[in-house]
Amino acid sequence: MSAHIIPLTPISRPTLHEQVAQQLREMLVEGRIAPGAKLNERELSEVLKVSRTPLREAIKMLAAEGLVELLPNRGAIAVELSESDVHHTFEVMAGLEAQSGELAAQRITDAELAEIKAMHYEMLAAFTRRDLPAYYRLNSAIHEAINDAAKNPVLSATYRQVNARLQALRFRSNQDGEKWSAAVKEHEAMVQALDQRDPAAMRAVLLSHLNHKRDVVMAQLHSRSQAGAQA
Amino acid sequence: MSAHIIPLTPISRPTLHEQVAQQLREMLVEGRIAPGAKLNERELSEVLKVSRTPLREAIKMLAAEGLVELLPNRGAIAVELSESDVHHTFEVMAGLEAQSGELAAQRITDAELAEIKAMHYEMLAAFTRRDLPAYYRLNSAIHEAINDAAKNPVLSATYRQVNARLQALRFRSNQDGEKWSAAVKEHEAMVQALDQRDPAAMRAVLLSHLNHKRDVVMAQLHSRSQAGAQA
DNA sequence: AATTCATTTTTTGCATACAAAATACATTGT
DNA sequence: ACAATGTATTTTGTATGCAAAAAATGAATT
Repeated sequence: MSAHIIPLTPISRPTLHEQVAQQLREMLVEGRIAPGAKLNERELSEVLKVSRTPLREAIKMLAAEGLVELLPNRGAIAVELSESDVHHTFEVMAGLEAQSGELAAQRITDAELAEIKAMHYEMLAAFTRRDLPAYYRLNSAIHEAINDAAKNPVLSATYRQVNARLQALRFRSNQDGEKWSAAVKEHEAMVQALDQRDPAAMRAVLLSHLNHKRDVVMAQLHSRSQAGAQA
Repeated sequence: MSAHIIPLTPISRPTLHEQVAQQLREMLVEGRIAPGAKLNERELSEVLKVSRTPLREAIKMLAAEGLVELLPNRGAIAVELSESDVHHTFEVMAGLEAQSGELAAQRITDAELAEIKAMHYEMLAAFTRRDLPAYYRLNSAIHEAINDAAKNPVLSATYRQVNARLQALRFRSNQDGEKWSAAVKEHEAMVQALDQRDPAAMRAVLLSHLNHKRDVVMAQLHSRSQAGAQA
């Protein structure tokens, strides 16, 4: 008499290369490995306490994800986005976010909407306190939630992958006050469009939101490169 | 006296894992490795005449591209898209194509437009002869050309990556005559929208084009699974 | 001093070797 | 015959070793 065994989720025992990939991803996205920096295999294998084999496998994955660039016989470097790259990437992100929003407006549940509203209010609190890290975290969480509400895993994965490349240059620091309150206003409009289940409005507001975000980042890139040129 | 050396494109000497990845990509996309099939490392390394190390690196890249799925301690299998996966993938492809078309309508050059028109006429010829392989090839080429005309490498790369997953299930065979001529009509509308540099029209026609394409593929998937269930 | 070239050192790329997990197989008992 | 368990085989995962390419170093020359 054998009890019926439920083949539940096979307990994930991540392999080494998976873990290494995840660690490297974090290091790249958080800028602990600077854009343009070389990934020395021996060095990294010592830091991460693994041999070069799984490390190299992880690096190949990151290359396919677009987080590092492979230079034949010369190893890998963390991607460094040119101004043009950033522009093009934002263009794609705008399209993906717009579609996410459009679908979310059609498919979001009341519970999901309530959660987004709650996070929105938290974000307003962070904005009022000028708590930029908290603001940034909530902002990301809201966009992720919208993305989830679109109920399309392929879209989510694509979104995340393209977005990861931009994370490395997220200038959390001081966006100017006027632009910031404009962004908050756009978030207000997003919540309203979601509440009214208005896909077209959602698409429109997300497109303009991303365009503004792009402008902010491009402007900061510019001022940085200016500062760099003078130093 | 040293002449100024121009650091032109470093002659690419593709590494082994790159070549292996390319070969596997072809095998997967062309269905020579069937969806769901296991990728036996020993077997493949013998066929491709390489050791397991570069082979495994290639497989990791393909996993990041979404062409294979990694099962921890159990190797890799060619992705097998569920009905829902196909639906979601087409949804994303529709968004990417729509954006490509929108941007192409804004950025296409006269020369690019002329070439697309030429290919369009060739495609009409293939349609008239009911030469499906030629039709399919030209169809792909036209969509690629539109994509190029959008002048956004990030979008192109994303497009190609998502599209690759669908290639494996391209049923070149018999799409029904009515659907086929409808597709041709949509291509007519595309060329016209491009000629008039009308982004909104381009977006609209590509969205409906992809939706129809999705319906055709889903219908074939269904009829196949039906046939499979009876056999 | 700067440049060129030879030499050493480092680093990457690939193959092989070994360990661990999964699968296939056979044996045993009911 | 069938299920269960233990054993052998295969397959994946990781580490190590070796060869080739690139970078670094340094001497010789202008």
